Amino acid sequence: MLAAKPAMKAKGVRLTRQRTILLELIDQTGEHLDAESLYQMAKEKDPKLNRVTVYRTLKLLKHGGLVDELDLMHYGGDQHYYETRRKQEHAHVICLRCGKVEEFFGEPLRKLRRQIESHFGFQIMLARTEVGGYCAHCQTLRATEMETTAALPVQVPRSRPVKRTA
Amino acid sequence: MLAAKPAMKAKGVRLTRQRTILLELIDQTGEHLDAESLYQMAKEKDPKLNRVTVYRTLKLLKHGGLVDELDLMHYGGDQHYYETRRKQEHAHVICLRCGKVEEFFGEPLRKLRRQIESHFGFQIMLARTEVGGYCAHCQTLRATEMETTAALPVQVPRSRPVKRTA
DNA sequence: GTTAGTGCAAACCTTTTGCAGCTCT
DNA sequence: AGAGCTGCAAAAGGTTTGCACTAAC
Repeated sequence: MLAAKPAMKAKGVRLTRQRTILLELIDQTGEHLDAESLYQMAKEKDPKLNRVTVYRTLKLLKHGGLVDELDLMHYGGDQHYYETRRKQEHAHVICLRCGKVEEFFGEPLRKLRRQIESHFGFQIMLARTEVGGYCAHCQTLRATEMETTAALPVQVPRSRPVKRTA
Repeated sequence: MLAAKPAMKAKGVRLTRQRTILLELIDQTGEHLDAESLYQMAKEKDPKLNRVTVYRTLKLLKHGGLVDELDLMHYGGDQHYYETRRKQEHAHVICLRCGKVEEFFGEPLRKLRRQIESHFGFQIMLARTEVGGYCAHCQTLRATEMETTAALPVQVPRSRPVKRTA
């Protein structure tokens, strides 16, 4: 991802102190960062760095095709997640019970892309496949939970996690 | 989608006047409705019907697996879109220039699903593939536009469409 | 008669904007 | 020097919540 530096310079984008910090964090941390986490991490390196700068930088990187935006099926809420764009396209597989995210690479994704391009004469710039369900581990746990709650009325889970006081 | 009525009853969900209106609208209108549009349409049938009820109903349908939630690559903003869940999984292909949405059905999607299930022992509940890029028509238009703007500095497009006065 | 669902107002979270001042190049 | 970037404060957009009242079963 530090490849982002030359990429940005080439576009006439200034490499500021703040952007350097953010770029390095994204590079090191890797997967599935949301703006707020990135902001918290960046603040430790530069307490003055503003949340707004994080959003602006992410937008810049997104439009420059250097990071991809995900939402992981809104498992954690309505925020977006970001990851360095890699050569290999992959799907995100997220467990709706434990939140674990797996990545899936494979031929079907490439084939899908090719078919869409030729079928519509479409020029693909970004693509994402997100899959939600239950991982092997949570499937068994859920079976147990179901017994307990089977008789209860429909439950629509709370949207945001209950706010915790410290 | 009117199949939703029995489906909901079976779960002990009450079929209220408001829900009937919303269900029928979703059924008739079909694809890619967002909450606000649905609300506007519903208000015409019942001016008292509240926006909140729309959100609550959509959430219910989503969790009941009767509608799927999309975001169409955030082309139109940060809202979500909804469509009746169909037997055939499909990908959404959206043009980032004109906003046109195409649907793609095909073997690679089914294969992808099967492979993910067997590879991780995962139980898939929902899946979505969204693809952004340029449709055949817009590709040519863009070529022209590019010439004009080639020399200009990097442009990050505005997030929300400029608010139009009437 | 219960219990779930509705409307209303207010809150909430995430993200964006306007603007004045700062800083890369 | 000067365009671009940042921080700050404020707003916006979309969505959710608490609560008292209403309506479906």
